[in-house]
Amino acid sequence: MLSTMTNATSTTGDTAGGTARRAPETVQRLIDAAADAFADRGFHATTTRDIAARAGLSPAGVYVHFASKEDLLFQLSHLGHTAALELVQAARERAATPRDQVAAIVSDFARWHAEHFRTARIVQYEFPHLSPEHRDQVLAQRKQIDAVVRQVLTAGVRSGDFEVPDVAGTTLALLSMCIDVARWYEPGIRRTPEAIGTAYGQLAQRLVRP
Amino acid sequence: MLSTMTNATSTTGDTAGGTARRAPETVQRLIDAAADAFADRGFHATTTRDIAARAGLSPAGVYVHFASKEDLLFQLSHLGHTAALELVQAARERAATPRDQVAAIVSDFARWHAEHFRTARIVQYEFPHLSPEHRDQVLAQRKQIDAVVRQVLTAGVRSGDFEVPDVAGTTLALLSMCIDVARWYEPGIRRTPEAIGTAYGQLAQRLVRP
DNA sequence: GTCTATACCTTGATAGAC
DNA sequence: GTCTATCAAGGTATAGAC
Repeated sequence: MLSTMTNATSTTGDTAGGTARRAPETVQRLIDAAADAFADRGFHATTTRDIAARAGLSPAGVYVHFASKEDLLFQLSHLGHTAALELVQAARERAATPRDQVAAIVSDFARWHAEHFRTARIVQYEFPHLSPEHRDQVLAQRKQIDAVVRQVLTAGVRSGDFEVPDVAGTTLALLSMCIDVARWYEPGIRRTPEAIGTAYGQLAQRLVRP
Repeated sequence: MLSTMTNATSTTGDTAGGTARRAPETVQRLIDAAADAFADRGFHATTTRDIAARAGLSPAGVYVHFASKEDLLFQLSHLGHTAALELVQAARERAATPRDQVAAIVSDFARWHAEHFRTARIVQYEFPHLSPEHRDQVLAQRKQIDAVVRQVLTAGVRSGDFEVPDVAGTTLALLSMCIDVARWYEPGIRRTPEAIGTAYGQLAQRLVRP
């Protein structure tokens, strides 16, 4: 099992200009290899030799496609954050009421952290190892995710559907619950990603009900 | 600011045998230095040279007191897990009813993850980098922490104080909320550790109420 | 675009003087 | 118990042939 990217195929297909482009297979193999390695052992414990070997390349092969090990981490982190952000936005749009929106967002977000726990670990835990410039770029995406949840809670409080003493704090707590799933989840445990999502969505509703 | 160990002084003073022993100052400096470094940059990104320098020693000085870098991590991890376990046990004993116990445990546990966020980061996130033997040893402590929360939830459900659809899952979610504090907390943010504890204790009560 | 070979550096850990 | 000096291994990244 290699790919953990929800939107890994988004770079495949026609661009706006009409030029047919696709992510070369080797690049995809490197991305998958790095995702596995970083998620397994962490950024600093992973060697470029290890990544190259997992991708079936020589140690030098990495640098044809990526400028550095950190560049590889950034691409991974950026793709992962994009997937996570699109996920919560889609969940919000799928539901009509704040009550359903909170359940949908938390459910999908928690499920994603289990289903794509490799990408999620990189997104949540390797983030500090990015270069300052790359970290800033990704931080903007993180703030957008936070904003989606906060807006839904605020809307629910306004409409009277929710009773939330501290919107910012509760936003943080809800995200924390989901994020931490990436830490403890591993394939083969009793709970399926779907069951985790359902359970966490219900917990979220219990947390905000008046 | 160096020490992040709640029970850092527990090795100071008389042992059961009556022999007066104290942790040598140099050992304490090394422990503090390693705690800072590991929490800041992670186990693998930290060099033994860095630890030695922070403790005011030469690179070789570390190995007089610790067998290896991993040994240092283990001592830190073990001390931290002991502190965390004692904390939740004390919180449970301090309160009388399941309702108060849940609030006390979650409040203290969350607060600890903020106040001692360096130790907490090592406890929660560097844990996978221990050797298999050391990991097993610490895993036993982790299970005890989980058991305390689970027992309180079970008691509350029995007594009718709580309504919890899934005790194991809710235990996990409550711990997750607290653990994740160590990831995002940093000194100087608006929320104080105490305020975080209070808020999380209330969230926990909201989560389990019928 | 991939390889082999390698430069150059840092790492964890040890030897042995003091 | 601390130091200086050093080792062997392994790290990221590059050069240049194919």
